[in-house]
Amino acid sequence: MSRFGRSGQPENRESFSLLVLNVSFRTTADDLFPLFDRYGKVLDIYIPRDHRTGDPRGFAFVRYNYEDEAQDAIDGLDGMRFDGRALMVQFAKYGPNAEKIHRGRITEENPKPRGRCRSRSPRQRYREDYWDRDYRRRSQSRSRERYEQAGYRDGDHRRHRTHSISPDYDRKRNRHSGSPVLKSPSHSRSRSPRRAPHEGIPSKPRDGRAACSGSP
DNA sequence: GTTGAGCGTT
Repeated sequence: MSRFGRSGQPENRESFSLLVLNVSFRTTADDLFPLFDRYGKVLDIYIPRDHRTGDPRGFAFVRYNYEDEAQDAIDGLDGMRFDGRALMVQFAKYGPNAEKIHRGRITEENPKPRGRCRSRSPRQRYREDYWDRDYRRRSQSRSRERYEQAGYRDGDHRRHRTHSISPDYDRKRNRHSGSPVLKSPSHSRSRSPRRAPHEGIPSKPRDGRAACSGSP
């Protein structure tokens, strides 16, 4: 119990790390410092970032010198709204399970995944939405007719659209027709009204989610 | 442009 919340180097340092979740993506360590510094002396604040994009992952680590300060910070900052989001402050843990920390060493008895998907890419939902809308749209052959009427023909339709058709055009159509206008999604819609169940359309997000679970 | 369960580096 006493070891709970210990830092990664309990033998050398008796510092306590706090894990701050629900941190805004724009929040930086400098912004969190004054908040946590009020409850105690903050040794250091670290915010993991993505190695690829460099964007913050949405959580931060705050190190205190004493557990009392850390606990106080949790009691005071946990649930507090910061940048429009409620901060979740709790003791940080090293490795898959801090409880398995043995004399500063982490013993892994359960190498199996945590059952969570490490990829924080809800952006796929956008694509999913696109698919959904596109799929439904393609179900209706009317869309194809509109393409021909608008002058969509060969693969040049994109260039054509960029030069000839202006957003105002779509807007007008949208307002007139009342149906959502066809913007320009990443995947160029083929002239074939039928969807191609092969390449071009990856498996449904369902599979992706199942893969995330790892265990059926 | 966006996103949101979670656990980390110099």
